[in-house]
Order: sequence, then C-alpha cells, then structure tokens
Amino acid sequence: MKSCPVASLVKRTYHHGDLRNALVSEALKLLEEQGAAEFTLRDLASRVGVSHAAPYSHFEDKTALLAAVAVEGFHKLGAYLEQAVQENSDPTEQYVRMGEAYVRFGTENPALYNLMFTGKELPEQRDKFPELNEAGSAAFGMLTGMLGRMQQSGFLREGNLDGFGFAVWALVHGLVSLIITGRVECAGDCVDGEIGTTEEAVRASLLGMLHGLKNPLTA
Amino acid sequence: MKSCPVASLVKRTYHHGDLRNALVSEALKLLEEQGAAEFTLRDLASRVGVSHAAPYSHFEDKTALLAAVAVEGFHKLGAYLEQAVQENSDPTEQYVRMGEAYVRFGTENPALYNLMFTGKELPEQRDKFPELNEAGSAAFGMLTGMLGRMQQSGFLREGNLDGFGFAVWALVHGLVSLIITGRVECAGDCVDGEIGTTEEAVRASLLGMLHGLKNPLTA
DNA sequence: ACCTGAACACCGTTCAAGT
DNA sequence: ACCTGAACACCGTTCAAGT
Repeated sequence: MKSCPVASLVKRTYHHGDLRNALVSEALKLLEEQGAAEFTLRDLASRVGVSHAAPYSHFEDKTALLAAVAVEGFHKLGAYLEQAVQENSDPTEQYVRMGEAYVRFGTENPALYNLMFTGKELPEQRDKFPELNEAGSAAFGMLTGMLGRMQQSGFLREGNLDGFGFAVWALVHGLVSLIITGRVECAGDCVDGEIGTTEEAVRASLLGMLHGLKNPLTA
Repeated sequence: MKSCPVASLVKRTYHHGDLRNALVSEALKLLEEQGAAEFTLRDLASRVGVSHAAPYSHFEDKTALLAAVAVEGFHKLGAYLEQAVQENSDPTEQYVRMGEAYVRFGTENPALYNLMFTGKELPEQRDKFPELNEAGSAAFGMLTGMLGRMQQSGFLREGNLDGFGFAVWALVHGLVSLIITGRVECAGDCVDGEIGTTEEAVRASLLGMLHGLKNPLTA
C-alpha cells in the first residue's frame, strides 16, 4: 500500500493509465512551440517525464501518435465552426463567420493545422484510424449543413451541396495554407498593390466566392 | 593529360562543375519517387555517385538544396500557366484553363508542390534565396495579368486585382492541396453525394468563384 | 576548388529485463 | 500491463585529409 499514497488525490495519474492522454495533450503544446519539423518523440517523452521508449506502449509508432493529435485537432476545429453557427442566425452571416472561424483556427494553430492536412503519412493512417475520418467528416458536414440552410433560404443557387462544399472548403483551406506559410505579404508585394490586412483579404475572398468575381452585367 | 581523356566528349561532367545541377535534377526525380518524408540527402548523393558529404560543397545544408529544387518547381509551374495563356485567346477561357493547368501541375508533381508551399523552413530560406521570391512572384503575376485582361474586357467586376488574385490563388491552391492529400473522395463520402470526377469538381469550383454561389435573383 | 572518409550528435524503433 | 535501459540502424552535419 506504500505505492503512490496520494495518487488518487493529486494529479499524478501518469504511470497509472493516463500516459496516453498526457502524451497527446503535451504533443499539442510542443507542436506549436517547436514546429512540426523539430517535433521529436524523444523530446515529448522527456517533457512528460517518461523514458523515450514509453510512448510505444500506447502508440504503434510516431505517425500513430500524430494521428491521435490530428483527431484532437479536428475536434477543436469543429468547436470553432460550431460557435460560428450558434452565434449567427442569418444563413449568409453564418457563411462568412464560419469561413472566418475556419481561417482563425488555422492561423491560431498553424503547426496543428499543417499536421491535420499536409500530413505526409496521415492518408495511410486514415484507414487505420477511423476517428480521423469521422472527425474530418463531421467538420465537412457542418459546412454543407450550413450551405443547405442557405440554399433553403433561397440565398444559394441550386446545385449539388457537396460540390459547393468542396469549393468553399478548398477556398478556406487555401487561405489558411497561404497565410500560415507567409504567402500573403508576398501576394501583396508581388505586383504593386496592397490587399489590406489579412482579415480583409479573407473576407473579400469569401464574399468573392459568394457573389462571384465576374461583372454582374455580363451574361 | 591522362585525367579524364574523354570527359568532354562523353557525359561525365560530374566532378567537373556540374554536380550542383546533377543534384537538383536528381532530387526532382527522387522526390516524386520516394516522397518528401523518405527523401534523404545521403540517398540522393549515392544515386548521383558521390559521397554523402559532397553536396555540402554546393549547398549550405539540406534546406538550401530543397530551396533550389523549389525554384525549379516554380519555373515548371510557370511553364504550365504560360501554356494555358498561349493556347487560349478568350479571357474567360484563359481563366478556367489557367486554373486547371495550376491544379494539373500540382496533381502531377505532388511531392514537389508540397515542397514549394508547405515547406517548413522555406519561408526562412526565402530571404536567403531571392530566386525563390522572384519565381513565385512571376507565377502570381501571370495570374493577376490574366485577371487584368478579363477586367479590361469587361468580364470581371471592378476591384483590386491583387485581391482577386489572392482569392483565386487560394482557391486553386486549396484544390491542389485537398486533392493530393486524398481529401476529395473523403468530401464525397462524408455526406451522401457524388461530386463526380476530380476534374469536374475543379472546374465547378473555378466557375463557382467566377459566377458566385449565391442565387442570382438575390440582392 | 571540389570531393572523400571518419566521426559526432541525434532520432525512431526494438527488445530483453524489470515492476 | 506498463515502463526502463541498452542497443541498432539511419540521418544531417562537420572536418581533417586528399586530389
């Protein structure tokens, strides 16, 4: 009985079944602190206070650990989108807010976002990690759900919702990707102009997709 | 005179000043064959027939080598876009073709594309490699140039060309990124629908940005 | 100037051994 | 069942030494 006397009263659930969660939550911090390139399994293990081989008791390999982190990321993304839906009743307003929320998630968690999408081996892990597909599908479902309400309200033209969803997803995903890799200032510098702040550029892009870039007087 | 008797007649320009180019061109092949995750400097060196330390005579480190490869990638992307412009005179047609050409470049060179954009340390290298900025700016310039012609022809609404360019860039970049990470089938599976082939989804997205997703009868 | 070979630090992964 | 410590293969990078 002398082992871990206050274990259940204090935190130290480590070594008692919580190592897996401790690794994932610490990985989330470490990822944003150091960046994905410097993220190392050995560093993670030492920061959580275990040997560098300990993670292998809970994950098959490094990519499996990262897949679990990505799942967490999709839940987090879902929370961002959910909030945008809740806070706005007007469908068109929901469209802009959801887009902005999506971009905000990406810019506030760049390393996590890159892991979730530009994950090199993640596509392979997706079959092994059904949660990874489910979490991603849930986020996409919130997007098409919002578009469906816009369509029913008569604000959206007729057409396949999945097609619309894919286009919007590609747009916001592209916005995040360009922003977090620092291509925004580049786009401004490239020619001569100023595209204003990043937020303005995002909003303008979202409205561009909604209203179209073409001259409305044109057929 | 007994050193390299037929050097100038046969290929073997290696060891005679061509190592740098040999490394870059071999890296382009190796990148698509093995994928970025498995791309190793030692493997590259051995495939080109030199010791694993030889590349350091021409590049400061691995990322500097990759930056040179990325520059090559931007030139290649420029060639794709240039062709789309040349082959079409109608501005609106150029818009769709350029977008499709951009996506085709990405899907045909996924590892190279990822290196060019989701490059982790590339942003830092961009200051050290002015070519990297120039090559990227040239591609963006072709995009805004095309949009400018559309605007002058009256097909595009009034507005900041850089802003339009950024929105279109984000869209095609997002399309490429989602496609090469295998998210397209996912989007189709997620809900219930079929968004058709990838090519159709790309075209629909491009036209969506041009004409807008909103109901044209709506204010 | 350009390349080689050995060496160093570091990482992912495995495994016998501990508790 | 979960964790440790040592070990292995591999990689990026450095450097003295060769040509």
